[in-house]
Amino acid sequence: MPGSRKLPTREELRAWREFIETTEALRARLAARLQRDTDLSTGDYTVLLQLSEADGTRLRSSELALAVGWERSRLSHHLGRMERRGLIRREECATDSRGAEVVLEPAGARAFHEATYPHLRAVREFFVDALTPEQITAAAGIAAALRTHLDDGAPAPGAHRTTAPATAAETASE
Amino acid sequence: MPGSRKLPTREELRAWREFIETTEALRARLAARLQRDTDLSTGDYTVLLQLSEADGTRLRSSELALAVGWERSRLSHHLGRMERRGLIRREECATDSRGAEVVLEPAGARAFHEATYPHLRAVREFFVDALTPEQITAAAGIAAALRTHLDDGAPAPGAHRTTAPATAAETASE
DNA sequence: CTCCCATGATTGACGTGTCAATCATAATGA
DNA sequence: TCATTATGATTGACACGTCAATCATGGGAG
Repeated sequence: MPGSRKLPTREELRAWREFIETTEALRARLAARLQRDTDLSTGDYTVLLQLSEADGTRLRSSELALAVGWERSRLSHHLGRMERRGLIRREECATDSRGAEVVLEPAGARAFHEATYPHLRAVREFFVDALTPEQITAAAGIAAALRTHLDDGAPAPGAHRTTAPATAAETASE
Repeated sequence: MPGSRKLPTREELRAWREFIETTEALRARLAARLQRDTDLSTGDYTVLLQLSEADGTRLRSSELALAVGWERSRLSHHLGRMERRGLIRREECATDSRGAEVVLEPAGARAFHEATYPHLRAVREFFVDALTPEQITAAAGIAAALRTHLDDGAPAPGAHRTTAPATAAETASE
């Protein structure tokens, strides 16, 4: 027999390329839109969202890392940039001297609130409006399947809260 | 009536988050795997794939940009890094003094051939094996729908060759 | 022929991500 | 108690991406 069948077929590969390239483009497009409308990056938005919903609009750095699913060093770098811009502030943690608490600054809260609506509109425009309801359901299923597969046998860098609720702020419900 | 219905519903938003975060994780995971196995980045791989299949294993810079769907400045930066590592070489173009031709170097060809099998195995492992055949088809359909939606009303940065054939090198056919 | 602008490509600045190393404090155990 | 290890977090180096600016050449319009 010719080469062992551990490689994708032509069709599978075509699907793969279309999928990965398109999701990449989607990500880039949404980031550009957010940048254009709000001077926040998608990373900023993610962080601010979590902080907005946290008790006292503050979180331990490690909890924040878990919530957004980032490596700690990535979060550190990002918080450094956000702190320089006055969006957040870092404080020492009372209960653990090693730890840090990330606190939402007024400027950060303001920027987040101004960004929410344009961002969600963009999500609707680029994702929701592009797909049929069935495709949206299928997309969620595909994502879940991929995630599961990634998670077992994974170095589990972000772990990630799989059961994230769609919160008030996320839906910008009136 | 309460706020105009231009925003995603809770469910749509949940699907969105799961989708975008998972595809991000998938991308990162595959990049890490390629890096681990081959000392090529996914960007390197993409460029080398196009060059490998080009006539004379060389391409005009602009054609390469079109083929991979990147902005020119991105390609310039990337080629600079690849050139430093001896994977490719840049030559002046005979027919247009402004233009540049990108030429595959032996080291680049070698690196690409060594990377092909591990990379495709990883695609199979992280994408193909994670999904049912129906899901793979659905994924392709979703990607196509998203791409179409992105393309109209787009600043069309990469344009992108939508009808890309799955070539011999891509499938690593024996 | 000469200006003007379009095109092909590069550059610099800066934000973003990853990896490995580091550092301080906490927790553990002999 | 004190050495050891684990944990929370930051840092530095470097690859990657985007944007705006730049630069040289090509190709008309007059």
